[in-house]
Amino acid sequence: MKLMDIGEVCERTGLRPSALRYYEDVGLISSLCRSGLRRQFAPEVVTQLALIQMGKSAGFSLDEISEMFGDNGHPDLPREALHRKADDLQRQIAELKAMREVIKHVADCPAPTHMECPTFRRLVTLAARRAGTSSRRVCRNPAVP
Amino acid sequence: MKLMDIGEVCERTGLRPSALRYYEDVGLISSLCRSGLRRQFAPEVVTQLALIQMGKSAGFSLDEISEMFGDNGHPDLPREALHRKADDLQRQIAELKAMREVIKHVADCPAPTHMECPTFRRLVTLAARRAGTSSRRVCRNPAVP
DNA sequence: CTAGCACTTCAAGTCAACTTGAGGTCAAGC
DNA sequence: GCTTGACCTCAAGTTGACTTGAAGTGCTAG
Repeated sequence: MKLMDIGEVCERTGLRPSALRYYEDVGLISSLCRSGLRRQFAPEVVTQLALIQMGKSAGFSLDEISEMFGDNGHPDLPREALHRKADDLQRQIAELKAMREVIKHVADCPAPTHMECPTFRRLVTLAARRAGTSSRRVCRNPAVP
Repeated sequence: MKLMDIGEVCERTGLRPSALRYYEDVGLISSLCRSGLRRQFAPEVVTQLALIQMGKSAGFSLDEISEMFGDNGHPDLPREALHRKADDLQRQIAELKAMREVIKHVADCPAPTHMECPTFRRLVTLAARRAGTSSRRVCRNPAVP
């Protein structure tokens, strides 16, 4: 496999050209060279972008992602900090599981208002107790125009 | 327990007054009445806010949250849609687990650049395959000034 | 009576992560 | 030579979820 135009990278990753240019701007990825004006990307940029997309979906900012995986796969961060990130993720996984239970309950519980249902209140209060520690936010459902 | 000033709700939830006013503006919560100018909140608003914070940390937008839990704990959404949300969450949980594995690997793998490490590449490609079905996008972390 | 404090409104500002738009470049094909 | 299409740059706009700031209100305590 050889160098790729931006358009081909877009096809392989589902990202828009503007996003790739933006990522290059902020130093998350880089193009190897230009052919005329056109950026030429190495094939491994596709893997890097997969990683970036994973990181985003886990709620990391682009800054955090570049700290963790650098431009060439070197983390800027010491082991310890990375382990902390992994622990954060673990907590977040627990929160999401709790949220999933709440949603399932809401879907099936026949109580007139959930605030009156003791199961509901228990789920929420338990989860709230756990959630107090972490404040990560994950965004979902992109605006795909 | 009786009605609460906005300040007390803030203390109990860790949110700022401006956030609560904003939530009221967009219809996520409501105050029962005013005492003079001051909003008076019912105690159950604290539970509602816990739920909202969970929803946010799971990556739902305020709009989605109000669809799911309404202002009075009635979902606007049919059962089926709620189950779909729960399934989405399940997928997202899987992605977060994959991300956690990648981060742990990055923390411990001694390879000079991760792009050359086969374990790393396997983890990312596997995860990317799974993530292909759901398309998410970044949100920033909360503004905590 | 006045000071202080916790609240109020409303408009404008902020932030990350892009997107959009206007105007330009370049190689290929007719 | 001219058009087409894919790319380029750069500045400005968009979105969601708030925050900030200025100017005002209303109860309580001294």
